[in-house]
Amino acid sequence: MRGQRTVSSEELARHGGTTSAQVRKDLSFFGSFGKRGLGYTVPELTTSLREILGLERQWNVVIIGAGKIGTALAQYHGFKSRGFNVVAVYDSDPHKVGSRWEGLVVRDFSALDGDVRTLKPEIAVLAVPSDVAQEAVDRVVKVGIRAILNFAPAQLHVPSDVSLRSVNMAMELEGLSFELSNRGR
Amino acid sequence: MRGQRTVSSEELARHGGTTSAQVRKDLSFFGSFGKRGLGYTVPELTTSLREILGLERQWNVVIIGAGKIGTALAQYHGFKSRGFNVVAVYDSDPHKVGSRWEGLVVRDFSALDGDVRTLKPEIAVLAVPSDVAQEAVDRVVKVGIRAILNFAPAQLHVPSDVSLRSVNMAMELEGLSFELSNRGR
DNA sequence: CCTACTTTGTGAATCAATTCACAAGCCCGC
DNA sequence: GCGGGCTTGTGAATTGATTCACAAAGTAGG
Repeated sequence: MRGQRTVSSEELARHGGTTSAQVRKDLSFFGSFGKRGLGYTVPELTTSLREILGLERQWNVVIIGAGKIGTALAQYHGFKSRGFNVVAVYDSDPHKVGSRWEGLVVRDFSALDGDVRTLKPEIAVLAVPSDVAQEAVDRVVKVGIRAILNFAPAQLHVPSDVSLRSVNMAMELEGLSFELSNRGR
Repeated sequence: MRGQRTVSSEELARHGGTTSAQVRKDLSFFGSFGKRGLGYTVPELTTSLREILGLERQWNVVIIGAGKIGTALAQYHGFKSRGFNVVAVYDSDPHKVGSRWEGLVVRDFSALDGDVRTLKPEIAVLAVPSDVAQEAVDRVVKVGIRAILNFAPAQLHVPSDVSLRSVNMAMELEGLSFELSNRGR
């Protein structure tokens, strides 16, 4: 795979912890860009996948909530390098508004409304306390953002034309806790 | 549900964004603690679930990696309140070792080996750069920890008797990116 | 160009999850 | 203590995902 020009579904499967049949089914869903007897040519595959995943273009991301997690995310370099530009961080706590990190100033949440025209954010990352999460998500939806990544441990409701994904750390831990308690049953 | 003593599968479903049949199937998997014609009595249900999920007891958690995410997690209050005690934070960067947060001192990763006897950690949270993640996970497994929550964007391999869950923020964003690109198809 | 060897792409088969649908059980008012 | 109205628990049906398995297509080496 490294230095090779071609990769088989078998190799991809081993790497990704899945099966070769799974890899082939998944890829064939988007088209058939492998060569029989040879495998998939790496550069072709990566560009095709980048196109499919929408990673060819840049996305503007706003982070809502300048607490621990919000600021960690704002500084997370993995985003920038993958085409996700954090264009603003918001908080409604006046103590936090105005502070700076790496070129970003924390803005008052109420400014989002007006900022949308200039910043054109496509994705919002929600890192607010769970008791205000629904309120925040409603605001974000109202200004026209159609994709939300939520870190609050809350069940949020959005219109069907909005994509919502939730990362719930406490729930992941509870899943582990369940597995530890019920090992071998 | 609030103030009520009883709750129906229908209500639970609406809250959790699922269906009543789903709720009943899930719950009945663990036993039958609902009453027909009435629903589930709330205190009974919560204690039963807490038992099943292993939340009756406390779990000791170690955090590996004192970077942005690691420190955010170490200070995250949602853990303590749900029975997950962060008992130590480790890093292998000598500059970080020794610094303090809220009663926790960052310890050298190599100390984990000896600490296990006294701290008895059951769960490890991995917040290290992805290029050292497999190495770190191997160490954690070797000292006898059997449950790992991974935040590194890497495909990790563990023995089958170890529970591993991964939270991959970049991948969540890529999922959103895919949905935005392929809206309405 | 022909034979031996790979590896894809994909129907068919299998396995798993979700939904349907309804008998059985329980509450409540009369 | 009986009838009407709910709601659970669970087989059966359906829908969805994964795996199997193999023809088709390509490579490689003479």
